[in-house]
Amino acid sequence: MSIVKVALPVPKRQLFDYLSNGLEVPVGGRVRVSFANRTLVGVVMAHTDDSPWADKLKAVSEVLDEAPVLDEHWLTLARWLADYYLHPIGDVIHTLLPVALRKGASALPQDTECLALTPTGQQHCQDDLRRAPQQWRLIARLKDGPVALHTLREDISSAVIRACRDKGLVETTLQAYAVQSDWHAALTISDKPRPNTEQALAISAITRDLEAYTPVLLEGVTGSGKTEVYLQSIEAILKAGRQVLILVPEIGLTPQTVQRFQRRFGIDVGVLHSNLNDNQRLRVWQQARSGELGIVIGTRSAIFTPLAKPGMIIVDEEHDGSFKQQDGLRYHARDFAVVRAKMEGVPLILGTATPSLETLNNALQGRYQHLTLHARAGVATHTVQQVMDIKDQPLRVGIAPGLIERMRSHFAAGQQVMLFINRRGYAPALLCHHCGHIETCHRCERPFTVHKQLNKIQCHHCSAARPLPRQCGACGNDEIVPKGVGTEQLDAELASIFPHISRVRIDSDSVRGKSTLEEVLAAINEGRHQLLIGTQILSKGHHFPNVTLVVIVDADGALFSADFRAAEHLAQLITQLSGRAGRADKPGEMWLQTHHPGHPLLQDLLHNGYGHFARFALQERKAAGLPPFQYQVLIRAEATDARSPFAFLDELATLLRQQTDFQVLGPVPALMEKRQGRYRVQLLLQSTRRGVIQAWLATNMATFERLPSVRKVRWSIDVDPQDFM
DNA sequence: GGCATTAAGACC
DNA sequence: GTCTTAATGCCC
Repeated sequence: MSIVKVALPVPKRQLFDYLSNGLEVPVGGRVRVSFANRTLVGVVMAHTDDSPWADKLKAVSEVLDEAPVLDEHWLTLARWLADYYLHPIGDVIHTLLPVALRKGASALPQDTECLALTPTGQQHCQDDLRRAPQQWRLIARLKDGPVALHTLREDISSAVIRACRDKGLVETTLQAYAVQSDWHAALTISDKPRPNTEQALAISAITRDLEAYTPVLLEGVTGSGKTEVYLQSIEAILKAGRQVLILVPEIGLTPQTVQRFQRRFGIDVGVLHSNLNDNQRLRVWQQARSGELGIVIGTRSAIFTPLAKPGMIIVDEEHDGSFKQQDGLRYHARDFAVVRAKMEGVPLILGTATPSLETLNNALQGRYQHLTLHARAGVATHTVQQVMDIKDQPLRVGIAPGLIERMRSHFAAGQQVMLFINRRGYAPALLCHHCGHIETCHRCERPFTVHKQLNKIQCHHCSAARPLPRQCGACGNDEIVPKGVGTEQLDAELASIFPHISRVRIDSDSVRGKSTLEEVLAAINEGRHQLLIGTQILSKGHHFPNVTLVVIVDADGALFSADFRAAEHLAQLITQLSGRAGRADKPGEMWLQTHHPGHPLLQDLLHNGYGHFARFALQERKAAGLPPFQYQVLIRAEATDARSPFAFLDELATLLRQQTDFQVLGPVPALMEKRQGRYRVQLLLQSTRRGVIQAWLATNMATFERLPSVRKVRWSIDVDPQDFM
């Protein structure tokens, strides 16, 4: 009997057998099968002759691929992901494929819709369209032949296209699939600066052997020329006819970043970001896989892009938290990049000014080569970091009087000031001055955030919102006051302190969509705003050369957090922010407001820099028995009632405590005990040997799934958890 | 995960 | 007794 074992997108840790009935079904190819009264798309993992289900086997209903969509290499990677992250194989396969392929779309290159000139259009010259320059721009673009509609859409509005079509100047045609397939021949290197000694050293270390796994931690502050090292290393790979995959944090994928690569090499760059549609993603996937793209750049999930001739992987801002997937297959794109580079035998660059302690430790242990770039002379000088003791100070919107004065003098000198506060909205709570009641979201048991402009209160953990109350919800008193400070309030209050200064607020409320952020950033660097007030967004990838004063309004929160990584993240934030400001002729200053000016962590960071701080923090982690010296696996469970998650995890803990190879801590409530109406509990497993935990869980998974208490909860396994929220 | 079957409330 | 909703079980 010819039977196929199929991975299906169901949360079951098994494959399902189907009869192939003589159909030609390659391993790694997709099939459509009927499963529990519906049709699903699955991937064939293996062929076999017999099955324990022999009597009730169904037949494959349709073969979707003649050739595999996942080759042996990718099936191996899929199995690695399933084993390492203890995640069902069917769901792993599902996440590896572009959405269009999950839905059953053809994996073969499709004809692309193009726009071509009609004979009338051919006749038209610039004079005929004197009054319609945009339409002329389109006609000019098409003079050399048809151009794909999706490419045109990037810089020509649909109204212009429609107008030309209505005039009979252009028409849509179907063109056979053909991209710049020979990018290797088109490769041209333009405006290459001469690398300094450190850069040259780094480039040669990275490209010493193009066919070997060469992992490198490239540690370089802003202005040290890290990107130039990327570019010249990429050059060597491209010249050898191999492809490069670049991962960047969610916020770092700007048109400027992409253009920089495009300009240097004169070839198309495949871009994968969050607002592409399914077909656009599929196209990049196909082009990368067939080798038609020399460079692919994208966010987290881009690490799953197959390459015909893999040449190098770069993870930029390696420390960034957005590389960790927080649901489903909880992979870390940086960690998977390491595994992939090793398996494909290619160089790997992990670049950052502030390495994560995990990566730094790997470098110190000699698992990665550690290359450091110092700031180039005359490019960027060190921002002076200082602590502002705010104990007993009369604060105005949380800012010390001394800093208000410093702001004034920077404004007077015609320079820009940046205020960083990690809270959006007007205030993080609404308090009744009469009875002390705080308006709280019942689904998350956390205070509502006040949004004054929008005239509402909103929960930042579940986005539930209500109109701004006029009276206390408990006692009815109308003296209710916002408590604490958020970006909106800072903005409003600073308007009265500095009425003649142009302010701009940068948080996810004020900058809707990507283009607005780009516009705001451009306006800032054109000097149209003097005061920048914002959240995390400010620390990610954007440089503000005219900002000479940076104030971190509240540095205390992270110093005493329950999350052991909070200090590391604060240090990264401080270092990143100070790298974003100032330039050679206008050095910047940074102030950290705190009630604990003598805190050893702050003192170490400020006096000795991130590198010293990180090594000290590593020692602390070692002493405390924390990652990266101990490996962790977190088992989470949640339910609408408070008891079920505990009941389940208690049973699990009892089972797990039968062994002595690793520690079992908990169960304890999550840092946010209730979220979106669900009670959340977790069980932490810890060991110096990660494999021991993974192996034990893998062999006992079936037992866990048979526990009666499992039925009442939603649960998941998080290998190498990044946060305990 | 999603659907169908079954058990259990709610109402007359 | 019926109609609706929540809990449970199973997919090759």
